[in-house]
Amino acid sequence: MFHGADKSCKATPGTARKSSKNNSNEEECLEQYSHDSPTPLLNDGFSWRKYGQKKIKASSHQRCYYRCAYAKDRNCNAKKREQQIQDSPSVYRTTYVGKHICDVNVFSEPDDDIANGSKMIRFDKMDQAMPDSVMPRLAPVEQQAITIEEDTDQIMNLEFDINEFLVDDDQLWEYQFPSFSPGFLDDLSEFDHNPFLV
DNA sequence: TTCATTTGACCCAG
DNA sequence: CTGGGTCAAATGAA
Repeated sequence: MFHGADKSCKATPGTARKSSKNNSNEEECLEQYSHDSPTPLLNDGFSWRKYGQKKIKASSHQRCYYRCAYAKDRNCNAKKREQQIQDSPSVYRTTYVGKHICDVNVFSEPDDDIANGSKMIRFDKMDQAMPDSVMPRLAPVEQQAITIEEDTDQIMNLEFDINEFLVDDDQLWEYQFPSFSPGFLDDLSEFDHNPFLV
């Protein structure tokens, strides 16, 4: 009830500061997923780059804004906000916004980094066209989907509600990048449904 | 040196 | 106007 994953579909606020006449609110649907943990998610399997830090009025703590480290190279729109929402038992809420499209490219086409002459592959449109086929799409060539299907099965059956933070705080994208995070397959807390559903 | 983080300014939506 | 999100120059670290 608290760390509920809420999806919001709104216009692209990314570089909308230049264009004030941006009315296309159906262009991009950015999903947000909040995840609380006793400690800030230092490394959730991705490389983040901090690009901002603001003090939220509603809270006494500051909110840090991260972006995918490869956002520039791979046009990855994945972002995450991190803010401490509680003090006594330190609770950090990490909100993920957008999806990672860079890591997939890294696996499938590592040489693309060299030939960065122009954008040859555009995954932007695939984002919204991928309602629930995110997982299978992560299998580039030799992906072993054994862990995936197993996790999916657990997600369907196990509907335990974990309200404690005593579990690993970085099991968010375990099914997204199984081979990327070896120690992630510990537990599924809240994503009983596909979070990438739009 | 390069690169990532810091920090205030800037911008936009409500 | 206020609050929240991003940019970008300055700073620090490797």
